[in-house]
Amino acid sequence: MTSDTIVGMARWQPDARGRLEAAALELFRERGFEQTTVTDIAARAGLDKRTFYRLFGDKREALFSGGKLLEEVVIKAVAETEATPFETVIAAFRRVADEIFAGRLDMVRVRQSVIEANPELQERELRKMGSLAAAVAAALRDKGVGETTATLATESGITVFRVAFARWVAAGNDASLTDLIIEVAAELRAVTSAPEPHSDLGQS
Amino acid sequence: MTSDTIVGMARWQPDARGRLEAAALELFRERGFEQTTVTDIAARAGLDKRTFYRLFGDKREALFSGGKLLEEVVIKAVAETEATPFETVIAAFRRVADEIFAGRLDMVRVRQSVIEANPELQERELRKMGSLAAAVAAALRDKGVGETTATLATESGITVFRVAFARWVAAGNDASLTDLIIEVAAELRAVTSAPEPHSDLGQS
DNA sequence: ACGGTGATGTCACAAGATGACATCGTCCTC
DNA sequence: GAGGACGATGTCATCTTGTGACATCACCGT
Repeated sequence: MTSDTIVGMARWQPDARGRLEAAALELFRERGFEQTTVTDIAARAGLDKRTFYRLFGDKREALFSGGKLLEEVVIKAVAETEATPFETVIAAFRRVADEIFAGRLDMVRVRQSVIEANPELQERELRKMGSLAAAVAAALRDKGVGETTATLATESGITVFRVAFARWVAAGNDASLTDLIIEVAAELRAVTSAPEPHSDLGQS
Repeated sequence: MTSDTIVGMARWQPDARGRLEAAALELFRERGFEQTTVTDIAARAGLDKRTFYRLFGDKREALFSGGKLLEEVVIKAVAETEATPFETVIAAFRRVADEIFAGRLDMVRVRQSVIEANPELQERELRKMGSLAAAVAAALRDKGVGETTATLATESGITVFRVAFARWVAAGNDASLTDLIIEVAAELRAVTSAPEPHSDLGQS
């Protein structure tokens, strides 16, 4: 411990990773994803193209670094919660809402607008969701939940989260993400409940 | 209409598109997706790389051309079915099962094994599912179903289809896809039904 | 100082993807 | 049935993505 910095991290440029992420987000917003070259991103961050590829798998990945943390939080929450499989997943996502997204609406909106403008980025987002789903389902199985039930509870829970998230991000909304998740979960239960003759309970 | 052929299609080589798809599937199976170059595919089909790109958006797309037909069938089925939103979606996918997938288990298995071996292809599959979901939800809204309900019914329906499909493709299974969809739908209802006995709904 | 270590820069290159332009069958018209 | 329009295809050039190989350079402990 000679004195100052924690070894093993940034050396020349402080927080190369963070700078690249910031540069990427900026450029994607300014010119769009396709019009931004990896070399551009690296240049704005004062680094080389090659360094970018050492830190990120590909160009899109610069926007999806938070996914790892999110997955960790969800998995932990699933492991610690005692309830119905579906309820467990919902509870886990509520924890994510509180611990990760609370108070970051503005940042989330910017990110989301960039993603929505590019099919390639949407594709990557879907993939992240997919791997998240796999991880959650695995966590449920570790608790003794059956294969199919684990998958169905997970997918349903993610659907709820997705819809609640979209509603949260939408303009003119002051409800918290946590509360929205509860609301949407209730709606999902209504939608999938018993076949019903044909009463057509007018949704709108 | 001078006489024989339907104009506007293949000229030099008959059914260039189909030949490229076949060549792509073959090569992906033989050497894998990454190890196959677009030039290889075109060569095996007796065409040029540039022609491939005129017919398909990118390399992956050669495997996902059936998606369009599938979407059409689902949309039509949704429009023609009278039932609960969720039931409607389930019915629509059952029709897809009968009209498109019935009797093609072997082909589906080959395709699926190729996709499962490659993250990039999985990504594309997810995207196809996403656009399918959007189309189904839109079809539901056209029938007067509310925004949220439409989305939840659609996503739930797709989840059911996905699980049933996976079960169908899995080895050692002789049940029809249609029947599997019904089974899984029932399981989903069970999983998402009421919060259960000992009230632990205190999370807020 | 000195060498080791790890992060970064430089160079080279295969493959993906696309625009511009040349070709060449096929069909239409006279 | 010759000639031109048209559309599908081939050719060429170019940019970008992504990666391997190797040189550098700062920082570390000794």
